[in-house]
Amino acid sequence: MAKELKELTPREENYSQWYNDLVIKAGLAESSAVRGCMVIKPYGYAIWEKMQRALDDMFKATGHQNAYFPLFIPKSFFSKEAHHVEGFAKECAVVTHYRLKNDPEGKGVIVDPDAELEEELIVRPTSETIIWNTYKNWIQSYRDLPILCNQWANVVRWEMRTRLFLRTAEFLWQEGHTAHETREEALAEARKMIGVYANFAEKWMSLPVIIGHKSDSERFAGAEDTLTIEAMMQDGKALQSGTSHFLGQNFAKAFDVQFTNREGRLEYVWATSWGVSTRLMGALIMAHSDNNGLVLPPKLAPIQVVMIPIYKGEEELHRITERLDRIATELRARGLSVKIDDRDNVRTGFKFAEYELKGVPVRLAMGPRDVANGTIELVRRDTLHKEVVAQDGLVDRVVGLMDEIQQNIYDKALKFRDGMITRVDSYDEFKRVLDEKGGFILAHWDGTPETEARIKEETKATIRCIPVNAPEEAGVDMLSGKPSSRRVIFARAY
RNA sequence: CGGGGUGUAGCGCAGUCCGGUUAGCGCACCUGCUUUGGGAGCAGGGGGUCCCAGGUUCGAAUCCUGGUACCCCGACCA
Repeated sequence: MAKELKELTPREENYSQWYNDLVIKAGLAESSAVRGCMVIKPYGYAIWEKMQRALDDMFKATGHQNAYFPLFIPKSFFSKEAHHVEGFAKECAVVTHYRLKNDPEGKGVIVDPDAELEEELIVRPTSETIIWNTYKNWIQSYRDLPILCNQWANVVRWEMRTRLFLRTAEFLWQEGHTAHETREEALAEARKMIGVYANFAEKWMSLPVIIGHKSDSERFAGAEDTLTIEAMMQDGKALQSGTSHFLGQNFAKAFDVQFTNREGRLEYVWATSWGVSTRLMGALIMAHSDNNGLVLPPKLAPIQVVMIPIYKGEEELHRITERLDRIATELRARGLSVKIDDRDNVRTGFKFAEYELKGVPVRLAMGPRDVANGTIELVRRDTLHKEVVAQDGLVDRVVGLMDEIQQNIYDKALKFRDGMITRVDSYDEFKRVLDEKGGFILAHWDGTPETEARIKEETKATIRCIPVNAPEEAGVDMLSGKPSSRRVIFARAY
């Protein structure tokens, strides 16, 4: 039966398998011939494009411009910032040759040993180095600042183990790289952009996030401060969904980027970088989906309304699609993307299940009964609530539903997330909550990397962030007993 | 790189222990008829270097040797 193919692995039994199944069966992505790499299929890419467009508009609205920098980075650039190279060295793809030739022994092609590059090229795992090498030439004076660039690109990090969207060897992202006159301005930029991400997550993805600082050990390699948005998945694990880094003068010093300031003195430039990736797709899937498949927030759904005619014979199909076309035209005029699915090689029930799997927010079905009664069947994906409504006033109703569903998905995710936040005061309780419930755990931490490492070692939980809005609260570290002034968020994470 | 596992049709698998007809099943695909308001039914059909190389044998998907690819669990990580 077709049913067995589409049926998902039960979410409760094996969340990872369910996730993987869902990504593939909903037609979002699949693994490729290249180990650790992913093919993003048209439906998945359509969602990513919507994300891109929304983010791009936000970047433009905050004064940023798009640019593009090379995929290849000379190896020497990498060694200029000590922490940076240390952070990325273990996962870089390296280009050593520039030519192939026919195998003299006749076994296909081989790398031409005479075509070895004098200096190896690194396939970018992130672009700070190549960009700062470029910015050096752009910046002479404070009048050249700020530089506010973003690039949409692919990057490669040669990870040992990969998972569709969440961690792939190659992934798509945007990376913003800004250069500023003052420390304060750069800090403000880093804060502004994490705010943009949080706003995008909440308003577009219906995904509540916690904004906070990374601990020293989790900070981006080469940054002075890393701001993060942390989201909660339905299996109780956290997902880092975006980061914004205050880079201080580290890269300016590494690439010798100085400018003449307003006082006429030479000074190193202050920097930020920030990025979100196709990992957001994973967040979207794991935050909202249910046992029937994806649940897409209307703002990111490639198809917002699907219409399904239920008919016998050509003549009836014509009568029904004529009405559906009229409604579709009106909906499109109100800015919605509408698909009429009149395929006759699959049955109605199959279509219902398929669009649920794909997460289409609203489904409208019209059959002969509806034609006779002037009604239509309306089903919303988030609640699966089904009702037969009058065709009059339908368009307003559906348009209104878009906002309603967007909000409802957010409310549901927020309620779940808040229910997954637990305050604990002892290490035993910490371990118990971690094993039995998961989620975010608010606990006191003495601020030392030693305690953090020990907790990670013993429980696999890491400090997701020190929330920016964490209230001052006197307490003691649950492990060391040393004093702490605020709670931080621990979780097991993807 | 350590520890497990698997390579048989597009996908998912059985057959391998104990060698023996023309290698089988489900889904998908093609044709026809009947169906069509929640994942259609029946009938017929097409599709295979059984991961690769060598060996043992009258005979190998099955046994032996070597290789290789992928998956899962760890270490690493957005």
